[in-house]
Amino acid sequence: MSLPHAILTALLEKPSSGLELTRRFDRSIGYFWSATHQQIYRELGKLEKAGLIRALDRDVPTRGQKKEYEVLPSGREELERWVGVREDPRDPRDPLLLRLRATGVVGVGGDMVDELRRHRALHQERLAEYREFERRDAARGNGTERDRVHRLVLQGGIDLELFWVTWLDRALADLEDTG
Amino acid sequence: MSLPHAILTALLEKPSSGLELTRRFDRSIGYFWSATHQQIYRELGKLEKAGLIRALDRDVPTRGQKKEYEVLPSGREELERWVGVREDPRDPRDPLLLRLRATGVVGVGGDMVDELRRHRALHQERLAEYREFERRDAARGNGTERDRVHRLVLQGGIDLELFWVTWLDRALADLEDTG
DNA sequence: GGGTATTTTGCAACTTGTTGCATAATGAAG
DNA sequence: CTTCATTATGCAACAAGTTGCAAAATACCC
Repeated sequence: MSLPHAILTALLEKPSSGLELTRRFDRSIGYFWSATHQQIYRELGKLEKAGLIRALDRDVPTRGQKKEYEVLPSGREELERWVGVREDPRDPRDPLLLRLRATGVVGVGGDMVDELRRHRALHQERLAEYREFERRDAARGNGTERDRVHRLVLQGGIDLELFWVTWLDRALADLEDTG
Repeated sequence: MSLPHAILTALLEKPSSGLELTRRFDRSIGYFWSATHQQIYRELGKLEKAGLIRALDRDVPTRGQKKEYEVLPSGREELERWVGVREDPRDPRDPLLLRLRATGVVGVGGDMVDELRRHRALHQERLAEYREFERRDAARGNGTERDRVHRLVLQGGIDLELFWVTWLDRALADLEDTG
């Protein structure tokens, strides 16, 4: 039940159409919680029907027409309720760890070492990207609570990528040693 | 498409019934990829129909009767194929990061600080649990490739929990400072 | 102004994951 | 020998996420 709330957050930050939301997801919230445009349109429909958001420019019910949404008071209340909810952390659900574990029974091919190297490179790239965001954020203001929270979340992303790079280095050193 | 392969891995390590698998998931693979018993039974059915596993003790088609499964050669081949697949890392999909971000628009209540503290405690517990596994593994053998790979995966779990504890400390320090 | 590409919204079908409940065997208690 | 908890398997309905495609508006090109 996180996607609708991610959308409410994004719409509160700035009212948008479905496609705009999709694009914004691709370069911010989506780093932590990705969503396809179909998911987003479906959720927008549900949120509108539930009276949590509404379309500006009413009377544009047709396809192909841009439709901007804004959050209604009840939507904001729902978001406030949601941030107060207690929810335990979930499993990481990362297929790479599973695949590595599977090599315990079918053997570590050179393929897996290549794959770990490839992942290392991807995480390194993502890390560089985050650091670029960080650099830009530092230049801009940092007074508001919103800025501070964004910086914390970004820091989380950075630390997470650092975890991956470090662990993958360890794993590669181990596997290349005797594998 | 990871659950069936997680099941194949577990069954190769040791043939089991559905319920045994569920229990084994709860205390090993499930830390990284959890699954309910219903998911597992459904997948076992599919895997059997696809000819990748088979039930020992044939002729026990009734409910309430224990049914043990083992992996067939084609199942092993499928698992070998899968470990060789290239698959990019996915987003972390952690609701806590989203909820924290949402506080950027609806405000950080003391509730969120409590929630971060609670998560910190949970990750700390999980970390202690992993370290206990590590201690036990170190005592046992460590020669086989399987042991080494298991140790790497466990190390990943430990490092991941360390990331959380460290990041949560940072976030708490920041929020308690001025929040 | 007719064709072609782009933007924007959306449907339908499928897979994966969750929740609640039903059913059968088994063993222990009284 | 019946009742009750436990073990074990499973169905059904739903929610969330994915994939492929369709269709309406708009803009641009010749």
